[in-house]
Amino acid sequence: MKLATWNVNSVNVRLPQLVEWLAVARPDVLCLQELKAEEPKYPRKELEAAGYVSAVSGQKTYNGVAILARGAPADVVPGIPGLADEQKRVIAATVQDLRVVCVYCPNGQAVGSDKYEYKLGWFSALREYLAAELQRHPRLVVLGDFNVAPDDRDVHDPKAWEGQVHVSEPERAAWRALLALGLKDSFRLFEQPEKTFSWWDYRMMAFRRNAGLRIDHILLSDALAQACVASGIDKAPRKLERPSDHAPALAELA
DNA sequence: ATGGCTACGATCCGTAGA
Repeated sequence: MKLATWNVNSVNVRLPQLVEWLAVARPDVLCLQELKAEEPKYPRKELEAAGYVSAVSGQKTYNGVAILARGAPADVVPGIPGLADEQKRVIAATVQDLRVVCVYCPNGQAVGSDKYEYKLGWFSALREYLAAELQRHPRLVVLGDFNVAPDDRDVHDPKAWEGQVHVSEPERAAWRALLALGLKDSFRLFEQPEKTFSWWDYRMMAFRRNAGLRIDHILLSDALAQACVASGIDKAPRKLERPSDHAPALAELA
């Protein structure tokens, strides 16, 4: 079973690339972030023609998340229950025997900013939610754009990024608090090429210089981590004309 | 050099992303 996550930076702009990627990569589950579209403008029919049914929590201009699967996702829950948040950043659903949580974690803008404080509070609410989900669903997978590079291996230039948003110690502590629930970073279950990233700035020819961060992740509960046989980043879509600034992350379960 | 893209929704610039 192939699981994937991709921050597409506008589902409608990226739709041709998305349809093509689905045909080539053939994931069983795909989580999308930054739809930048409300439900009426979500390309549901086009994606159904490509063989995927979507559970969607859409928003105009910003945010917006979806779970795509071969059959209709069941027991769909948008948002973090109990958290009042107008930003559409989370959707959960059951696909076959998996509980799937799709997340678009806040960016945080700059350490010390209001958005940074929102990010840390949001991660705290996410941890509480996932703790409860793990109790209900031992076969849990959390996929998405976490906007945190877990350690210096995930940063092209750790010195330049030291203390900055996405790598600051409080953000990394929030990441470790998720792992402490009993979740594994699927990417780190395997030997990986050095300097593997999932996001590259549009500016400064960052992709050509491989000046990136690994901030898109797939977290597996222990039961699923034991069944994971591969994980990685697919850089191919980032090489296309007019790409998303993120590349898809993948994990395969036996 | 603190910018440099890209998308969006408002206009022909501001906000946001990371």
